[in-house]
Order: sequence, then structure tokens, then C-alpha cells
Amino acid sequence: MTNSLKLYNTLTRQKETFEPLNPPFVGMYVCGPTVYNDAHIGNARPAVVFDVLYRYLQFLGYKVRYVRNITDVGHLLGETNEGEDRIAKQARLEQLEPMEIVYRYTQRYHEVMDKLQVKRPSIEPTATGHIVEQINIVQQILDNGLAYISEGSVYFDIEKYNQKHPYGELSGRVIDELINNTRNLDGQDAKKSPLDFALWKKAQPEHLMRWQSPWGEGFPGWHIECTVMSTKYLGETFDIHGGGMDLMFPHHECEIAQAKAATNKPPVRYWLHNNMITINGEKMSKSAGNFVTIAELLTGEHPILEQSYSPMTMRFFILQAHYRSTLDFTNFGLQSAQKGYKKIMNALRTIEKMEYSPDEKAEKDEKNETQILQLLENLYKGLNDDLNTALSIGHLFNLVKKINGFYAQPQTLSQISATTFEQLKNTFTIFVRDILGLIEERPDNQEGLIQVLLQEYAEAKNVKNYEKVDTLRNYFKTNGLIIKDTKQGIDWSYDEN
RNA sequence: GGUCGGAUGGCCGAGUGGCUAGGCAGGGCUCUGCAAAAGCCCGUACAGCGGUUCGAAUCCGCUUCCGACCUCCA
Repeated sequence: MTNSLKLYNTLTRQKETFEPLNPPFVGMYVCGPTVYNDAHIGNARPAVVFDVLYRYLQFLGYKVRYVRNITDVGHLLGETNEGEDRIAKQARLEQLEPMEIVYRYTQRYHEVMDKLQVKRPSIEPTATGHIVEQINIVQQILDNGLAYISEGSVYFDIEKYNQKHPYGELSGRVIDELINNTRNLDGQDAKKSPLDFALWKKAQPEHLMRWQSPWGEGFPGWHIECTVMSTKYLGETFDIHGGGMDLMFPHHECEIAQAKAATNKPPVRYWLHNNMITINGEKMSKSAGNFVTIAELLTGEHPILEQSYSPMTMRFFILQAHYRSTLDFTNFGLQSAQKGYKKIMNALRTIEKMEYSPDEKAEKDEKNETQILQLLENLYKGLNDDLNTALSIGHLFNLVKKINGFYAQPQTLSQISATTFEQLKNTFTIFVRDILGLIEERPDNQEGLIQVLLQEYAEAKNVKNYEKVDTLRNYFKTNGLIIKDTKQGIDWSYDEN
């Protein structure tokens, strides 16, 4: 049931059956953040999407080495060589050391990702920790004649490279068109062609982050760290490389070029790209004022936010769309996600408490049983089809209906077999918690206190003290819980509003 | 201009050549002291125009519109 995972490979533009190079091992690399400011909601998408892929691959039995880098050398701002390093700029603004900036925002990145239940990768390498390796690979590319030194910097020679390997194979670009369409920017005189990109850049005197190299003091180019850190830990050719669509060109294109220039081998077998998040239909940008950080989302402190949203709400919101579609961020969408998420959590609590008791006399409901088994299989079918979490979640809700049905009418539970029930229970909980990574967000209540209050509620109802009943209901409500009165007794669940 | 991807019911969001996706919102019913929760039922959507087909929202072509990237960006 679970050995036919298909993934959409940007390189071939089609869905391909995933077969690792060296099973059961899988190497996966995802472009991580540049740690110069707080992570925004756009950063959450690849983190969550590839986290689910990571979890699912592990569930399928693969031994996954997941590498996600931290970029702690600032890339240049602006369009020219005179642009400022963004980490250095932030350091100047906050009057801190660059490494202080890097450390602070790495910590904050970890904090929010932990809240989103994004698992830490197996290795989280930093660019500054791999300067030597970066220098080595630049030298290698120079030795292979596919780079040149100019004014203390080293540039990748696109034209020469293109004679041996097609440049633009990932993004579907043609080199002649690129040349025709490239604007002539200032400060590019050092390059032979405007398409050439820096492998190593000479540091200007005021540049803070600098290292000694065979070509003088400088710092690594924009794309080389990913080439170095992916191939160092995963091998010259590895299985999966993920990242946002916006990185496809030029970043990932350059990664391919660098790796091939150095080793003559294609670095990546499956290229995966997640689509962007828009805000109320518009691109997120600082200038539009709709730039929302994850921290702001969680506190609700942003003009466009009508309320705060919990980490699991955001995670669920992301997973309710397919990763290759754009996802529009709206208050209504988030509110819908919040309700849907809680609905699933309530079903999770329900089924975990549910006990099967066989009843020989019960009439078997084979139709229902077949449907349940089919739905369980559909959960995996969804993920197998290019990680279609949206489809799987749809089936999850169908199962929620089944679970709630059993809860409402316990006698119907014995109409299915014990094994089917166990399968429902196990698969549902594993799928929700371990694969989708959706866990309960408990209010700061203790189960004991809840039980005591429910007891009082039951007593108040018995003596028809409705004033007290209403008070207790309100108390629960203000704590994000609701009291459920069912024929089987009194229970609580998460308030979906 | 180039490359790529979209257009699905009030909103979001899947999908297959013919058989109910799903969530949210809305309406009705059951249950209830009243509610809530839960269950059941309801709206018959697929941009437009052609074509292929017994049959297309699903395949092909054209048109219109939208978005991303082409400059740092997840």
C-alpha cells in the first residue's frame, strides 16, 4: 500500500516514482533561512511541506538524512557589487556583531519551527562553518576551467559551462534569451557576461564578514554554500532537493551548474519546489505592508490579522492545500483551518478513548467496513500522489465522520470487525500525529480540574440547577473548551470557534 | 518580451473521461431544560469558444483573464 510514492520532479516536469539511489537510505536537502530577521509565513511553507515529506519517508521505512542549511553569510542587497551584506546591515541597525544577529535569528527560527512541529533536520550546517570547503570547490571549478578570476573575485563562466552542459535545464531557460533579456547593471564590469555569477567575492574594506582565500580576503558567493553542504553530507549525487519556487532560478540552476562544473555529475535526482503564499491575493512584500512574520501570526499583532492563530492552525492551513499551488493567506481561510484542525483533534481524542466490544449478535455492516478500509488506504494514496496532503485531509474528514458516528451510536461499533476498528484507530492516529505532525494544543488546563468541573456540571444538571450549568459552560468556553452532553454521558472537546 | 503554472459551487480547496471529494459559511431535521457537540438531509460548480468521444469539468486547439519567476526573496 505504501511503496509507490510519486513526486513531481521539476527537472523532468512530471511525476516520477520515487526510488532512492541507495535504499533504504534517502538524502534530502532543503534550502533553509538566511538568518538576518524573523521568519515570515512564507518561510513556514517549505519547512512544513518538507517536514511532512521527511516524516512520510521515515514512515515508509527509509533511513533519511535530512540536511537543511542556515545561511549566515549575508547575500548582497541591491543590484550592484556595492550592495550591502544583509546580515551586516542588520548588525549595523541593531548595533550588534554579525554573529550576534545570526545567533539571535537562528534561535528564533528554531523557536517558531518547533512550535509548528517542524522536526529538526539531521544536520543543520552553516555557511560560515564551511568556508574551507567552499574555497576548495571554487578552486576545483577554476581548475576545471569553468571559472575565472577578476578583480579579486571568482566568477562562474556560464558560456563555457554551457558548451558542455545545458545551463537552464531546471528552469527551462535558454541562454541566448537570458543574455538578451538581462538588464545592464552597474558594477558588473568585472564579469565577462552578465549571466556569470560570483563564486567568491572580494571583500570591500568596510565588509565585516571576510575570510582569507587564495584570491585574497573575501566571502563566498550566493549559491556555493548549498552546493558544498549538500554534496558534503549527502554525496555528489543525492536524492531530493527541495525549496521554494522562487529559488528555482537562479539559485538552484546555479547549484546544478556548480556541482556539474566541479564533479561532472548531476547533483540532484528529484528537484521539488513548493509554491508561494500570497496575502489576500497579493504577493507578500515589505513595501506592500503585508509582510507577516510567524511570530506576529501567533500573537495576532499585525494590522491585517483579525486575531491570533495557533501554530497548529497554520500548519493545518498549509497542509490543506497542495504544495505546488499558491496558497492565499486570508483571515477567513485561517479561521476555517482553525475549525477544521480542531474537528480533527476532537475526533482524535474520541477514537483514542473508544473501546471495541465484540457483540456476536450485532448485524455486520460490511458496507461501512469496506468504506472505512478504503478511506484508510486513501490517506496514503493522497500522499503517494505527489504529497497531496489536501486530498488526504479530505479523506481524513470522511473518517472523522465515521468516528463521530460510532461515538454517537456506540452499538454500531460492533457492526465492524475488531481488526478494522484497530486499523482505524492506529492508522488515523499515526497519520494525523506522526505523518501530518498535527498534535493537540491543550489549553493550560489540567485533566484533573476538567474532570472535577465536569462532575459538578453533571450534578448541577441532575438537580436542574441551570444557572450553575450555564456558568460552567461559559467557563469552559472561555478556556477554549466546550462541554458535550451526549446520551453516553458528559464529555468535553475543543471549541472549534 | 521570455519561462512556467493557474482559472472548479458564497469562500477555500481536491479530483477522475461516465459513478457524493472535503473544509468553512448558509438552510432544514434529530438530540437537548435551552444550547453546544455530534449525526442525517439540502444547493447539482467546474472561465469562454471550438474539436476528439457513445459520453468531458476531466483529452486537444484557440480566446480571455490571473499569478509566479526572469533582481534579493520560501
